[in-house]
Amino acid sequence: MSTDHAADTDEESTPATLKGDYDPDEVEPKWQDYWVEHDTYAYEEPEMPDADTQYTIDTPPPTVSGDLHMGHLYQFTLQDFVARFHRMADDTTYFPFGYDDNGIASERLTERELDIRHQDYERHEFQEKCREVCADYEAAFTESVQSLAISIDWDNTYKTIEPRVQRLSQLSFLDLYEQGREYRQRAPTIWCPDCETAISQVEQEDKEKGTTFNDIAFEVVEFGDSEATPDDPDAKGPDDTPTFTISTTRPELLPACVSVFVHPEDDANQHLVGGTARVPIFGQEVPIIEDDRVDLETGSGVVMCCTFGDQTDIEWYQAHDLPLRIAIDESGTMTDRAGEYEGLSTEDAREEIITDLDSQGYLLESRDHEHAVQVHERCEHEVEYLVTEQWYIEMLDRTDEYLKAGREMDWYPEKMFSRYQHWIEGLEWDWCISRQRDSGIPIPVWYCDECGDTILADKAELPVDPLADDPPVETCPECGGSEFTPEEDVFDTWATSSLTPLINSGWDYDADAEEFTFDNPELYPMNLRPQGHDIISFWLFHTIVKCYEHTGEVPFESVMVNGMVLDENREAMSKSKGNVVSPAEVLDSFPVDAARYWAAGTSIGDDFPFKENDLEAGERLLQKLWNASKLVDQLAPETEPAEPDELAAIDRWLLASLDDTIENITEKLAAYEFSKARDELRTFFWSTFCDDYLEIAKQREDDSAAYALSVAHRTFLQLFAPFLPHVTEEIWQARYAGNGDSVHTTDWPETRGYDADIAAGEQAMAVIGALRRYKTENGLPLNADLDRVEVFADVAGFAEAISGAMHVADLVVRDDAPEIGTEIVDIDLDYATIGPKYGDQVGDIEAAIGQGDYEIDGEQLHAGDVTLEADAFEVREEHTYAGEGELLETEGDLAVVVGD
RNA sequence: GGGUUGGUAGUCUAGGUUGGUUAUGACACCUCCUUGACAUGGAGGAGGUCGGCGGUUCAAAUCCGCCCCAACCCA
Repeated sequence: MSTDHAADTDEESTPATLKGDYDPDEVEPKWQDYWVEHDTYAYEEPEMPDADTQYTIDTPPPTVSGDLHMGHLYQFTLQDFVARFHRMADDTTYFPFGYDDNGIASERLTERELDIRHQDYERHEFQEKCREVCADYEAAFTESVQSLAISIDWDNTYKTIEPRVQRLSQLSFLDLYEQGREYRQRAPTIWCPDCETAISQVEQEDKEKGTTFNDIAFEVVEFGDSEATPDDPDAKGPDDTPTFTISTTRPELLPACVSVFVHPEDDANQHLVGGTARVPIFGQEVPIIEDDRVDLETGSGVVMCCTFGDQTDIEWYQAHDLPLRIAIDESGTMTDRAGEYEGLSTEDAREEIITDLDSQGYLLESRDHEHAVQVHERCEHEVEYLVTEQWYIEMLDRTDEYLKAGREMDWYPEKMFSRYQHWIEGLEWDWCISRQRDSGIPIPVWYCDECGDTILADKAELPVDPLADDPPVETCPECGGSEFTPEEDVFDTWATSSLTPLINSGWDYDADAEEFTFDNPELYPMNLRPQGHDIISFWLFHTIVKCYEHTGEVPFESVMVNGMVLDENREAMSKSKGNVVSPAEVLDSFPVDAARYWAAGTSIGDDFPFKENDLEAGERLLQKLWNASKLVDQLAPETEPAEPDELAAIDRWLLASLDDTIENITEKLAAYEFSKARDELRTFFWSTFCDDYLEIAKQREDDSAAYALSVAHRTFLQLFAPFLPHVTEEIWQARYAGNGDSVHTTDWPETRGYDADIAAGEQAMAVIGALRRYKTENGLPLNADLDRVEVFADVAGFAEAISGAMHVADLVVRDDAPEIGTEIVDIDLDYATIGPKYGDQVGDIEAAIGQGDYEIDGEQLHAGDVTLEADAFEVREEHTYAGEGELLETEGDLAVVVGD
């Protein structure tokens, strides 16, 4: 996709001209290189920091896990519309870029790319390999992003694994710890046995999986109700004891079974409650307890609780103070709890246990079953719930504050706030931030071997690696012990990527002043956070939490939420469906500007289908813009003409309409309404400027027209610049930029305050429309000469415009009424007026008119029992013309007569 | 199961918060036209009653209720 243009210097590359056809293949790479080389997008650090004159964007750094996809192209392009618009409209724009390369995703990428396993390497060796693989991907990614003309300030980039960011992550940890917002706890955690690390709630996802549902007989040791007898005397175990049935998909958890639960409303099994049961094969005796969390819909209604099979097990374990029986270890292998099954994987153990249950008579039935299991989103392995020691950030106690913080931001679209709200309202766990991985940012603590006290790193020394560096103290401040154990765990990716507003604005700790500072305080809080709607719940949420806790401020003024890119049939793109479209393919056939035109067709927040139609429409717009520019250049070669003393009516009309357009486009871009801005601009340019105005202007040759043409054309290039950066730059450089200044650093157009007789202009356009229709209907070319046209309407100063554009030799504007006969064909009622006034009489009025049972008396209309005033109805008439020539009907009260 | 969003001509889409009667535009389709740049152009035309049912109202794509379908988020 991206080729090396470094060899092209300014001198060698083709200078911008307005000759021939527009060739995006040649033009686009030329300007991409130019912009990067000339630092066109550099943030101009102000001497007097002022948050009001700069626009700052906090770009979520993409995970380094592979190639650029359409989602990237789409998201980056939307961000770029905002960046380019504000770079022109405000003083300067801060548009940085980062790579998220410290997470499990990049480790997985490295393993895939090099075909290795992280377990086979020393931590530092593996980290090195990750850095190398990521560096290659990042270089390619940068080139791709530059080839999309994303106006990032390439002097302001970062990697989440770089020392500066490591320092910041560790500072963040220390700050929250000192604020009492963090704790370390041994508790059940969500665990990926494949990655061998704890993961957080948000990193797991549902996956439908085929499995078997096994009905297993549990022997009753003691009934809760001593009077009770088995309901089903045939339900007997191998030793002829009474039994009940447990249905489970995971018999390998039998050794971890600590109790059995019955629903309080489950009458059929009430006699069991309070008794005990024996777990088959493993033999442990477990209590039978009542709890309303039992799902009566599936299975037998009696469930076993194991430590731990799912989150309900954890809840029961905590609520009923149950013992802990660990049967599965950190790698997903059975422990000695599992007796003869020790050392088997959970899958193998499951198979063998089912076989043994069957041979011992405990397996009643085994049937195929589809159900949703929780898997780790990065590797798709089923998660386990293990009791491990982890670091947590406390969140549940402050959800109200975080909700309030979210409310302080402007959400585009507004409806996306509810996702944030619902996520917070449904929060059940504090945030587990420690991970047992090789390639992350180390948690900067040591533990005293003597008393277990936590020793924090010194803020001035950060970043530190406890495995390599010594703790900041010789002896433990608590107990005086001198032996320490380094923390081996690293941070969750999100613990770092939730700090991007702080990374971007240079947050740091000043050891001398003993306070946190910003290198660029004017950047924080940032103006905009662009964000996919799929990650509002974790990335955005975590960022708000972190930044809010560190600074007491909400990190963003606004959030712009984008949807997902779908295929042409509005289905999600996926490799398995084979419907993935890559940016490389698209840009092989279309200019980058055309792809940007497509992206601008989005309504922010909605999912967005790939549409080849829009790319083609975009390509045609580029050509149109180019061709119109050539014509303007012919008609108005002077690029900065002085404004004539008197502007022709038609020119004033164009510039007044342009004022309206500037105002509307500015409003819409400021509100992230890209699609509306794009379509209105395109329509005004194409229909009004090219089809109407240019056709008139090219029949004229005067200063007034030349002035209007030049001003309008210059304005169009600027208004189109955020959407179509290449073609506008090519034309701008060819025509307006004497000193090579980019169109992208010019000031956004402002309205010029032109007044025009809008009504007369519309009348004139209607006359032209009527004459075009006349020519079309009579098979005449549009430039066919007309001898004589009479216009019965007020077209003020537009007569010349009409006769010029329509090639009328003799145009007569008359203020008298034409010699016409009039016949009333219908009465149009103004319902907005008569509705509220006459209510259910409206039906009678309509009926009377329908039957012709009405009378027009001067200004009034009598229909049925009602008299309507002039403002309540309109008479539709048909005209017959008695004079010379042919009468053309047009809208309203205007008439045009074409002579022979 | 809960929540969110959407369902408008062949396809995509505007409008919907302020209910008012020829429902916007684009692509595709049909007819005609080489206009001082553009046939990747221009002029014109045909095509929908706004997911379904019911309600409120003189009047509903627009408000209310129920249902159906789809996507996403959370269980």
